[in-house]
Amino acid sequence: MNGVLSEIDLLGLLDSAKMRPTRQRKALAEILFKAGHRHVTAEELHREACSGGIRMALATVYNTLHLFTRAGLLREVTVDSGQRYFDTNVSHHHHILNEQTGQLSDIGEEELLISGLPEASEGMEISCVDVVVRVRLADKEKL
Amino acid sequence: MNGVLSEIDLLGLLDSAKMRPTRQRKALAEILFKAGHRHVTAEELHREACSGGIRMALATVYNTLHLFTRAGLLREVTVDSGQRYFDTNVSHHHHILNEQTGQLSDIGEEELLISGLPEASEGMEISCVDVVVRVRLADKEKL
DNA sequence: GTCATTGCAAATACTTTGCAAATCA
DNA sequence: TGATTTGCAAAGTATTTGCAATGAC
Repeated sequence: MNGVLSEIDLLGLLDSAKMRPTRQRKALAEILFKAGHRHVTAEELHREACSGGIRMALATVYNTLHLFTRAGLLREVTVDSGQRYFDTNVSHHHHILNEQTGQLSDIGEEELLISGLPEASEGMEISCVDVVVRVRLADKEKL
Repeated sequence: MNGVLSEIDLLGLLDSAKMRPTRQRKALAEILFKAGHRHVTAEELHREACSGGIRMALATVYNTLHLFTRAGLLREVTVDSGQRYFDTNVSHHHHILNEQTGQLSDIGEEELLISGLPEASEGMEISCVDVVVRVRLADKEKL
């Protein structure tokens, strides 16, 4: 299930980002971009790589995530003051966060309409508008 | 400028939160609640306290911020994966973040209208919807 | 062979915990 | 005085940096 084509895709991806195709980068790119869109923390990604038998320092995962982000292959999502999340969906969109599990999912930008946004003040511009919908298990026992 | 009344206010505030009025707490409460609404990080608050001549460990600032938050006197705002911000405005509202300076300001909840929010999935409920408008200095040199 | 680039140990930044000391009834 | 609570040193997480080793050309 990872034939020649996928290998080429990954190489193309790294090449387009002007990054040398090291063993570690190929492994991380494969985990990140092989399936559909994903949201990961460095820790999760590192664990997955290790499970897959790829030995790598956690710092390398961080460095690679930042490089991918700078290259436009990932986008950082701010939903938690304790941990950085990276999203393989780099188009602008919003998020739903499960407060209990930390699980993130996407809301397409076009689904939400936000009106009443203030003008950016003199000399400033809006760089983006992020919406986070926090959800949790409903109180079962509501009388 | 900090007469008897303000002292009483602070004591009342701490008392209503069921917290003993220690020297450190009074000092922090004074910094936080004396003027209008504020957004602070633990680090900033600690620096201010020190400047004001109140010696205190940074950990005490964190503990106090959490106690105030649990008591409903503060609200935590998530806009940065690296640092926790606390807001003395505890009503529900949104934020503008200056990406360059880290400065936060408020947008009243009633100013924004958000339509198209998804239903919470089965058994889940929406706990809150947070909007962050990120702004930065406009590119001067746009041709 | 050269030299930009990588990968990771060590350092840093931020936050929380555990417990001795202080405080109140 | 004894139970409770406090304040902070030390520990714990999350992330970044600096540089020896590597690998592309």
